[in-house]
Amino acid sequence: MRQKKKSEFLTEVELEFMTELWAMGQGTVRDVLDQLAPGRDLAYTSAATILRIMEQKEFVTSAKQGKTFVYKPALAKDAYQSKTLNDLSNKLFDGTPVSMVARLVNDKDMSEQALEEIRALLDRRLTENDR
Amino acid sequence: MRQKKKSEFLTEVELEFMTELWAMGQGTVRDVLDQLAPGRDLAYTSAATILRIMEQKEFVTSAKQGKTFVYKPALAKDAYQSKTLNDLSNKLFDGTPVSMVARLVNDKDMSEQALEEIRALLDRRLTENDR
DNA sequence: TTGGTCCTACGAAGGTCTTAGTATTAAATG
DNA sequence: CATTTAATACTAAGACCTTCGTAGGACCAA
Repeated sequence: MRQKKKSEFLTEVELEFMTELWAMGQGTVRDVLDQLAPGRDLAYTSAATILRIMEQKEFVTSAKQGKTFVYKPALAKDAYQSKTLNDLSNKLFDGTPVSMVARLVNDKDMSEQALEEIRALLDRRLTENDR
Repeated sequence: MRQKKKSEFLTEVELEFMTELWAMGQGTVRDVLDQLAPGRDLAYTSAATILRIMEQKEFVTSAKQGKTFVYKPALAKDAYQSKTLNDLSNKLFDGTPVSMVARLVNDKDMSEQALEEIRALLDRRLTENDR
């Protein structure tokens, strides 16, 4: 087993890049670079390196178009969100999602409207199950 | 401004240690080391180093008892949970807690009972506000 | 063909994180 | 008092992360 232990999670910069790819669907080094936050000043070669590494880690796939690589997410944002929440639940909460939601819901600066939205979400989900 | 930018979040190992301190309320190097997961094999000096660094970063405070330091969390688990969720919401979701809860709630392996618990939580919270 | 432009590949510097060994000091034991 | 034990402080190795410079190749314009 010579396999370099695959790291499951994106690093800070990788997440930054992946977020753009998720939004665009796919993109070249140039595309991603152009979409980064205004203040963000990153050399072209840095961006290229980051995407190359992300491909090594199998977070993205690439296809050559002319002389240029077009990168595409290898995993959906939804799936990554779930994976991340699950990990957080295990590491910082008690492993059940309930306590995580409780923490969210009990936060002072959570608007009443947001709470209602969440309840609506739940109601929908629960009646679905009844069917 | 020579201030070394304070890192807001615990690293992997720091979280591991902090979790024990949160559970125990406080503890020495030896205490924490003894509480770590069974398979976890860490040198005493490693644990001591980690706690010393955590104190530098102001995640814990210490008080000398005899010749030994007793470490105590400098921030509550609740507060850290909130901070972490907020950060995650901004980085991986759309910045509102609603979408995060939605992702949780829509996960297939969320039991009906858990859903009911969450709804109960919400109901309690919403009627509280009405008072 | 020669020079500029744009791409990829690679290497390296500087930072942080994790781990543990060594040195030193203080307490306990006989 | 000498020796063993247990704690802290420091240093350093190795890994990974972030960033960028340099080199090399392809393409295009004059």
